[in-house]
Amino acid sequence: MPELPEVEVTRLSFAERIQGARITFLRMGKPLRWPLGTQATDLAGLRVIGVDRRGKYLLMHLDQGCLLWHLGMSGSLHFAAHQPSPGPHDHADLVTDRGTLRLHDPRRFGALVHVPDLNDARAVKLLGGLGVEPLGPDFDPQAFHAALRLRRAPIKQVLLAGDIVVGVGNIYASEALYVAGIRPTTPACRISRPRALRLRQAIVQVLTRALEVGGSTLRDFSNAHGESGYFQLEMAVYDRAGEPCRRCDTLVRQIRQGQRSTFYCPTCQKQ
DNA sequence: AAGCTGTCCTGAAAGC
DNA sequence: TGCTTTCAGGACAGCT
Repeated sequence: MPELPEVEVTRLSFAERIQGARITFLRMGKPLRWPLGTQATDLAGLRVIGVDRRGKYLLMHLDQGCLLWHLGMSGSLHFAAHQPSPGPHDHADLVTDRGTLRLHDPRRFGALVHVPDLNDARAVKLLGGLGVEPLGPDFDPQAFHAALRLRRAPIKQVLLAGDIVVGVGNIYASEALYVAGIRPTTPACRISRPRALRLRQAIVQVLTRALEVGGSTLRDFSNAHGESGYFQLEMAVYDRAGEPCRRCDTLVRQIRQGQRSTFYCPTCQKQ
């Protein structure tokens, strides 16, 4: 499940190699979450300026417009000089003079969208409501606490919503709340300032660590070289229901919040 | 405005 | 053994 670390690991694994490449053509497979928004043939001849990331989106700047890549929950990108013929879940091949970037996405929650620029209505709809980058300079502790105070929903769901801080998905939300010692059901507005600061620090710590070890490979995530991540080996609570907490041996509990699984330690995490 | 729920998709695992 | 059901989740649309 690609969250911020997995998307960033993916970006780092091919961004430099594709920078400056000229697009030969784009082949699209089955429909993804949203239509491309442009004729695929219109991309031929364009040049890749660079690849940035915003939340869980990769922004591939071209000399005309921008390609937005999203990995959904089962997507991965692979970049190679030559790709084998596409399988049933290979839904996009961006063929360039430096190699082919392939989007593999069995569940097709992912997307590839071309916009003329980032002020385009479609780009604004996708990116405009995103919160701050947790690993950037704008993840301010006081502002984070102030934003949480306006929300009555459980903290776990507020983190997932992505409009305060981006990139924290289901795995890292549970993990960060564990590190911060906060119960996922706690209303965001009831988190004191010191605890909000601890949570901010926990989010940074967990995402940074996940990034260092190449992200989490739960089912089949891998970077553009095809390499797995290893954060799943360090997870404290996610997917560990019924197993002992690594700190206190209390059994990890699993609950449902907004049709999503949440994991926490009832002893280490206080309301 | 904030916060619910439904929806999309397919493979793996569980249930019968 | 083989079928059917359930579950996993990112993020939008549409509603209250």
